[in-house]
Amino acid sequence: MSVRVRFAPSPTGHVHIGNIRAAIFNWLFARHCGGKFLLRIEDTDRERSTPEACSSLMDAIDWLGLAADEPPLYQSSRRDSHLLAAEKLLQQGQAYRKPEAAGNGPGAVVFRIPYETDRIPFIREAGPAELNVHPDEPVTVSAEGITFAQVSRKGKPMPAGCCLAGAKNLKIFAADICLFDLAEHMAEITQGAAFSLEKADKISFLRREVVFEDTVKGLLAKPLDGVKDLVIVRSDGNPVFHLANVCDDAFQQITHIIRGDDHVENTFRHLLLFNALGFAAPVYAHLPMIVNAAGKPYSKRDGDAYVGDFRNRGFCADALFNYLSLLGWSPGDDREKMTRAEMIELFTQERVKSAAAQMDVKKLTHLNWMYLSEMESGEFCRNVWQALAGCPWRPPAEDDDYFRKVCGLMQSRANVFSDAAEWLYFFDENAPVDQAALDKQLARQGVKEALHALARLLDECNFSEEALAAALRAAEVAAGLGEGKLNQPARIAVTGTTRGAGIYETMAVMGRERVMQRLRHTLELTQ
RNA sequence: GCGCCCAUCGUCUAUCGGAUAGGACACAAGGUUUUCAUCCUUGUAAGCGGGGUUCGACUCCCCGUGGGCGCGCCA
Repeated sequence: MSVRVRFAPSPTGHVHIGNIRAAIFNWLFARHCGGKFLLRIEDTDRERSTPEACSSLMDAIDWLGLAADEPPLYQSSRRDSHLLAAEKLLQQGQAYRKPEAAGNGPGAVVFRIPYETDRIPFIREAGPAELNVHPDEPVTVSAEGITFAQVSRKGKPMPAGCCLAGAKNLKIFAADICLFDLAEHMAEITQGAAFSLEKADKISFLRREVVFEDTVKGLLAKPLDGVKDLVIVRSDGNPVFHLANVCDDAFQQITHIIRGDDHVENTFRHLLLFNALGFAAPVYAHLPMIVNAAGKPYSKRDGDAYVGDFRNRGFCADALFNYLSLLGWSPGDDREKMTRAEMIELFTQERVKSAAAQMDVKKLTHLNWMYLSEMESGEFCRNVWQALAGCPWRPPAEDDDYFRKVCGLMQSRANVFSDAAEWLYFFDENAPVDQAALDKQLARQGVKEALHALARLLDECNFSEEALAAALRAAEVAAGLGEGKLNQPARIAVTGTTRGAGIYETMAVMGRERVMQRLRHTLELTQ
């Protein structure tokens, strides 16, 4: 069977890097196996799902090049099918209706964790179990499960309970006298009878557990006495996530579910749902979380954890993709910067780690710098132009020859596209000046004279790099300065900053008019 | 409270019982350079603690500790 995986976000708010990393891993796995990568929009939460969130989600997916192999499936369009599945479970006795508290209207539909598990291969017996219960609270037993109170460390009753299946062969004791034996009352309970036992102090049962092999976390087990029956259709008639999720994974014929490990606990119940619905269960792989610089999980409140933010901050999609792929995964050798083809070839779920990874923006920035410096110059220009959209100033035009030259000169120095905001001096004669640095340079013996001499020499200069260098040398000689001593003063006088590309190249790119204007302006102000 | 999961330099990671625990980012020092960036050298820096198993443990097991997740008619 060919591999089919999916990314199934819910369109509430912006897409989080943790989510998109899950998408990346799914995508890589699908490509690695020659399988299909699908997209499913889980928009069943009508109150929180918005069209804006949907389009921002699509933007992020497009931007990162995570194209799906089939049209996206909107979960809300499958509502009837979900309800049909619930109806089927109801008819088969694998689900029941919870009575509505107010007594009006049909109650929520609840999936019953199956009591008979002989035919369910992923459930195994884990041996007999005993639990002390608090005698002040009754132990109740019905087809909907059992409830009781555990004894806290301080001797207080703590409410607890589980599905009926969690307590196979349940016996309830008071002072070692058996008050109730589930085996004797099974028929009545199936008919709807409920029991309440007072003053019990101990229960015993056969513990069973759900077991599955997670591709990244290994063998995972969960005792059924830690599981409750789960609502699959709300009393308002809407299907719940668990039902919709399982139905749609079956509908889309998903073979592998790769998702965040916050879903591990759901998996035990989803496995049961797949089984009850008659579907083969997919293979599961749970990805470790990505945490923020404080080592805490990213919450919706972390303003810098959205995919769009990284784009706005000037990161390129390939660099972010590459960086995110390295969070919780590595190819096994020392490779870090990889092409997509390499990542696809090397990606296996077995190499995914199971410990949480912390996001390091500095390392991302470094990777981004590498991507930017290797980028085709036209593409670099286009991106810089876009990054400048939010800037108060803009170069004349994206395809402007001068703008392209500036980009070419500065490309290797850019960490992120938005670093271009500091290139203002190329475009605006009134760009800000680092006054302290300027004063410091001009205070040096002979510098002012040299700059005046330079201004005169530049009148005769053809503005090639060689000629500019020669002019600077000549001005130094005329003012009695050592070789190279005029470079920094000239840079500040012309660009207003102490840093940038080589000053000869910079002046050559800027050209006579801009350089002379800026230089004369500086000299006038410092008479 | 109960259940499940996780644990190597500050950070991301390599190591699938066997040599001085390797790489990258960051940081520090030095060199190159026309400032900055680059580039080159070098350096600081790690197996959470305690028990086992073993000739040998970062690696396997147990107990602690710390962290995360889950325990909804949210997804």
